[in-house]
Amino acid sequence: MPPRQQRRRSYDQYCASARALDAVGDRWTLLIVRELLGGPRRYTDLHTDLPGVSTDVLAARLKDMEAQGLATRRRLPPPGAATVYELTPRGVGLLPVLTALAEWGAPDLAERRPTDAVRAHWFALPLLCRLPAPEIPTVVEVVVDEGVFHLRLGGGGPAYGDGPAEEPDARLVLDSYTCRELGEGVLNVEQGVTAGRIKVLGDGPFAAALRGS
Amino acid sequence: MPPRQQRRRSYDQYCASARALDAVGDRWTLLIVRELLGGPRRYTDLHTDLPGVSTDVLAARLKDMEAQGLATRRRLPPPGAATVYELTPRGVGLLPVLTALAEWGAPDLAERRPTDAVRAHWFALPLLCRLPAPEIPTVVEVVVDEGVFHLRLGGGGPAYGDGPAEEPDARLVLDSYTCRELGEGVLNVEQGVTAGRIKVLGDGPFAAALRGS
DNA sequence: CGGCATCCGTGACGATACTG
DNA sequence: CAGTATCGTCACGGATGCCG
Repeated sequence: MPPRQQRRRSYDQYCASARALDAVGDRWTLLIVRELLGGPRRYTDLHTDLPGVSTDVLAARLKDMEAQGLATRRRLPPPGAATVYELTPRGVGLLPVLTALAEWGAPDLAERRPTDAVRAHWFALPLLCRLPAPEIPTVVEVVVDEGVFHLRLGGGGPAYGDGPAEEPDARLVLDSYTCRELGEGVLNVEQGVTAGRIKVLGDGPFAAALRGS
Repeated sequence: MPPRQQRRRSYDQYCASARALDAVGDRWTLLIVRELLGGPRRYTDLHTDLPGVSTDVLAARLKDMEAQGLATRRRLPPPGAATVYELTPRGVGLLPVLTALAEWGAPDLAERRPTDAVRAHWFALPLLCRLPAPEIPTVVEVVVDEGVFHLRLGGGGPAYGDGPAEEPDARLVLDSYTCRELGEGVLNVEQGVTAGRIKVLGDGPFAAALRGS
């Protein structure tokens, strides 16, 4: 048997960016991080939300990420016993990398190819750097055609989550086209509200701040 | 003959980060961007400052980047006629991605392997997000053991450059160990100056601001 | 000599099948 | 559900050759 699956060759450069790419530059790794930024996930969930990744590559990446301290595997207690993968603080620290990538790549969403897969929570990252920063931890639920997700602004831990939130401070209802323009920065929430393309629900101060600044 | 070198398979996801990784997720691409962020470079310079990249991969990446509008090739007028590669504004827009990667990867520089290549301007990216933002375009020259580079803060165009600056507003002299700690954020300029590990030269307002805030 | 193109060996990747 | 096993293909790294 081969002693150990040889990791991809390092760049061998004394450079912070090159070191980062040594760790997360492999294909699929940053997209796995994107999924786990939404909270703990099971292997099968990761596999269904990352269409195109093969099972062995997903397993290898998760093993690498565990060995590098980016993620941990944890076995949930019964009932519903399952093993879930979760980001460590070091893994959560990749959030700025993914938001920077999302901000740069947002214009490319203008072209929507028929082969593209879509998940609602994929819209979360571009939004994270566009919404105003609250003074206290705030949860915003976002409802688009493709589904529901929620953003956790101004707090630690996971930055967003799939599905509805328990007690959101505000709720945004919009279509995915508007959501994309929001993430691209060509539209802000206030403009979308006055144009009738965004509904802001909720009566807290953050909802009011979103409606009109 | 094959009609065209098949690009790496797209992730085919309607997600801004995935789109970005479709464009710059290939091996070496972001490191080529890192080099070009320092200004126009010739093919041979890129090849020597990216040890390990093979000639054909470098040529293919540059062609891809040109096709995607990230870089352009330009022929310098004689004398010294040479073709140089230069980032487009879209390519320069990747600076936040690289600074985020550098910030995340900076702790990994604690281990300095004997196989690591070093270039002075590789220290520029971690520094860019740590130095105080000036109110007007400012050039800071940095002198470390391995060489000299300069940072262009608060302006457009390339973010840094290899070699000395023409008329720097301030000049930092330090060793690479201190430079790393500066980029990692465990040390700021003022602390380094009082500890005698950083010399700040220059008499402009920004040099004064660096010495003590 | 700079700027690639070609060839080749290795290994990473993608798809499918299969197992505890 | 959570992977492992197998296999074909292609991308990558290294060396060399070509051509202005």
